[in-house]
Amino acid sequence: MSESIGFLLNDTARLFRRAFNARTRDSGITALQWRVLSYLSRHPGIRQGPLADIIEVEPITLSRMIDRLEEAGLAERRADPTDRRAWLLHLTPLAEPLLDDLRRTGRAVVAEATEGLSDAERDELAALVERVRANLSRRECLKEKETL
Amino acid sequence: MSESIGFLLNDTARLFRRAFNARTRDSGITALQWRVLSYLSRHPGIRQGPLADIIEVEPITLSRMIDRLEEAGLAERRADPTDRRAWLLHLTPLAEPLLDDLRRTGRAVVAEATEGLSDAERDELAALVERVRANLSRRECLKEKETL
DNA sequence: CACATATAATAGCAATTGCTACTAAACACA
DNA sequence: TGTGTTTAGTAGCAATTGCTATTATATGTG
Repeated sequence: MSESIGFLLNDTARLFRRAFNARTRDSGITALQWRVLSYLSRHPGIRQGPLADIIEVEPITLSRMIDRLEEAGLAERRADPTDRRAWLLHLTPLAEPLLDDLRRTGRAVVAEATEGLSDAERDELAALVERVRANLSRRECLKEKETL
Repeated sequence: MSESIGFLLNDTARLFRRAFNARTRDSGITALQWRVLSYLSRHPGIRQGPLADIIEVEPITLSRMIDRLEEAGLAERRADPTDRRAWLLHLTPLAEPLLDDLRRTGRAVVAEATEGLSDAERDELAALVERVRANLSRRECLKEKETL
């Protein structure tokens, strides 16, 4: 009579976001915004569409997240010289010190969350969740093809 | 250079919700609403506050979810004879056939998500995520006490 | 009893998200 | 070149969420 793994994952993810947001309320950065900043710091110059795919939100949702990050002076859109419809996303220098803080916070939350798990168990957890994510991600793609 | 378990859990949970919502778009029931219905079917008569705690949302959020379920004729508030501030939550008979459908959908989504995992791996996954959830949940409680 | 404090639920507001429809630009191909 | 299709991104709208403040009721204490 245990709960479904779907409920369990959703609850846990919500608690993760809540723990993170509670620690970063001052900076006004949410868990999802941080995700974008973190990705951009490692892969500058990506377009909006592919980044929306990567973080698994709708393109319009990412578009408005970038609006807010631009307003906050943390990110910027640069024209793509090869395609006038597209924007290339970059961080501003202002984002770097903030990212350092956020990384520390992220590590702290993960440390809390995985307290009592051995290194092997953490690896096992990540591997299993990744397989579930891949299953659901693949399904999504198949569904899109079906509708063609 | 792997991604944090926090990001991974959030992505996977979002994909779960998306897969579920895509299959139930006709019925207009979301993954979180289903969660409420499912809990009420097994534990009728709970108050709003405790149920909000259980599904880990704010009380006001649950209150408005119940508003919608009442409008849809699926749930109802009954006065608590021992406390005139409180409501006791119940499902209506209308909810039962819907719940059967939703359970089938839920099982199908979980089957997709855990495709390729052995029974032992599914148990292991659930056990590990549950430990993470418990860590974060416990922390939440501690934090509330700190603020007193 | 009087009065302070705590609790259950809700209203107002602002922020975020996604669905749908749309614009502009690129591409395909006769 | 012309024309139809696809792609990148965005605006409008409705729905949902959480923070803060508020109402009504319950409980504790002198």
